Amino acid sequence: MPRLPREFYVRKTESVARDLLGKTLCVRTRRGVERARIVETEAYLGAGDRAAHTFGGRRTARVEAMYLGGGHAYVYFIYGMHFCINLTAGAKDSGEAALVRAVAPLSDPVPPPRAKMRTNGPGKLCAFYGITRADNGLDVTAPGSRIWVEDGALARGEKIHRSPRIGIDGAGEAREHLLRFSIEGNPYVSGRRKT
DNA sequence: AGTGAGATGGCCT
DNA sequence: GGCCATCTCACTA
Repeated sequence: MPRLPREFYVRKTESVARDLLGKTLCVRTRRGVERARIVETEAYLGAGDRAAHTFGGRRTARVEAMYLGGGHAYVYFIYGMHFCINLTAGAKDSGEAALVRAVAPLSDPVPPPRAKMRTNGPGKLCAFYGITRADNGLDVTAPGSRIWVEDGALARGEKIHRSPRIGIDGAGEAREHLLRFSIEGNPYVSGRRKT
């Protein structure tokens, strides 16, 4: 399965975040290529979005990868111990990206009842796949890159759920925007409530 | 089921 | 110095 091309990412960021649901996140690790189905994302819309790291056009070394244009990894370090991965979207210099919040490992599509979830949150999935700041700025459409996305679709009956983004209480009115996308009822969606 | 706090470090003012 | 696009565990009830 070929990696998704640049054109997939150079579109309206809201659409990219939504369309990433059901696609396959691929990471090359020591053990080989690990694949997982994306089940939850959030869109961050650049200079006009109070919740975005690029709000107001802020352009610092940390955030620079968000301006690379669609199809790059933006990995940031948060709370002193977690990494989170975004896939940039839209045009170069737009400062927009889709945060990958949760994935379902394809080797283990249905979680055993007692299995501990390791990929149902942005910090957790990065730890599980060994994604760190070393991956920041990576072109995920480039042949041979360590991280990429392959095509995939929603299954029959699966629906997309829209809700407010998580963990952005300081973002004023942007807090209410429905920019979080998840596959309704999927057990790997982050948080305690799956419905 | 819901709430609260601690861990822990880089970034920005 | 204060703030974080988080996670886990302890505590209430």
